[in-house]
Amino acid sequence: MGGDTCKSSRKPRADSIRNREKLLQSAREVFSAGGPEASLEAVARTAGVGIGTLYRHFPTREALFQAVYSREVDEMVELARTLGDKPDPVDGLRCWLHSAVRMVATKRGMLTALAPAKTGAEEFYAGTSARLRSAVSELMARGVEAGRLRDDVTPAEVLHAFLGICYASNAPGWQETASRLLDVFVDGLVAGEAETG
Amino acid sequence: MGGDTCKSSRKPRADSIRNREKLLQSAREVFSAGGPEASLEAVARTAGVGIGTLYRHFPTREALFQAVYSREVDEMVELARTLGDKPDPVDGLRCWLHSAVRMVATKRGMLTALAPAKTGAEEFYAGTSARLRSAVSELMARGVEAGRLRDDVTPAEVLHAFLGICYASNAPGWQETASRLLDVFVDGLVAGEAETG
DNA sequence: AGATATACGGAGGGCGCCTCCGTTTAGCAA
DNA sequence: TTGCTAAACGGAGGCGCCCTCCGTATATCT
Repeated sequence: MGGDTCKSSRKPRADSIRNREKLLQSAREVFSAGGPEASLEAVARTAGVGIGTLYRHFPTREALFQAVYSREVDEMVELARTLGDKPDPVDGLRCWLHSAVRMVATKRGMLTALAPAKTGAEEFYAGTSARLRSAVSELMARGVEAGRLRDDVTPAEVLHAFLGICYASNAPGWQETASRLLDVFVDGLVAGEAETG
Repeated sequence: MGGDTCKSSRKPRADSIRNREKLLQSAREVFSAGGPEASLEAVARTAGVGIGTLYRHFPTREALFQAVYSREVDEMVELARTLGDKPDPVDGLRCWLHSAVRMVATKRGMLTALAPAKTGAEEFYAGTSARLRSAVSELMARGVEAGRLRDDVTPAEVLHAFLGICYASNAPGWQETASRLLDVFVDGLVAGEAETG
């Protein structure tokens, strides 16, 4: 995807790199504001480059999404690392989910488009999902080891529930609702262990 | 919405009714197949009417969605009624959610477009949400009365979680995952009562 | 500086959105 | 039945967006 096949006899051109960066930044803005349906020509316009340049760098709308999305995921992963220091593992998970809700809140429009993963993107999303999953995995592992969390629900599934609950609603106050529902969900993760253990 | 302001000096024209019906049916097909982005001109074409006719009956894409959606909701409500006969109330709720997952499965493309409710549609979705909510409400009420379910989570919130978990993924096998996660969620509803009660 | 690979920009063909209006037709009255 | 008229029909047309293609400009290397 990020094809840097080092057969380069030449250095990549400076303007190319610059434009790519400008496009990514504009895309982030435009998608956040206008939703995932926003005009790609608007993105190019905002970035101050021709539409052709946009398409050379990102041949499809998906490709552009992916590039932007990738950065967002990095932030979520970083967050998980930070929260790994919490003393109570269950609390750590709870906190991550709450913070993640807040993060999603600012990038709403984008995420809406991402979850119903489009054709061919599966691999990419598998990749980023893996990154997120391992982040959640760390958080959960401690809880499972401590016998505080049931062990028959995978991090992927937790992530699934998280995403779902997050973008199920646009109504004002959805964040609070989402947080509460995630708490209930985490309760389920704890209680299940108690029942089966 | 179904504006029958009976100021009719005349009977509504037969072809009008016929076309409206054809459009609804085609819309259901086309959206199911091609997703919610599908061309409205395709809908008109499929229905065998002019594009102008489509727009007269449904001035916006939203309006068309709503008309189709309304029928879907009716089916879900009906289902809740049927399941109200289950002996164990918690089981009833669980079953409804499972069945609802199956129902959603067949109309996937449509629902994807619906949850991020568009501008101005709030009232409509409030209306249909209310219908769904009262359906879930009935199912839950019995559980709460029997002391099997905690009472601090509203039917609306359960619905929220349901929708979210349902359309959080497109991957093959998502139905099974969704069902399991909903089970966990229901576990949380039960366990929470045990903990706080 | 000159050569050339590399990137740029935007014109252009196609398609879908939506409006507008001339044409057709169903319902009603004589 | 016949004629009238409101109501519905259909699609042309203007607009914006999608994406490709190719002539032009320029950064890098010799």
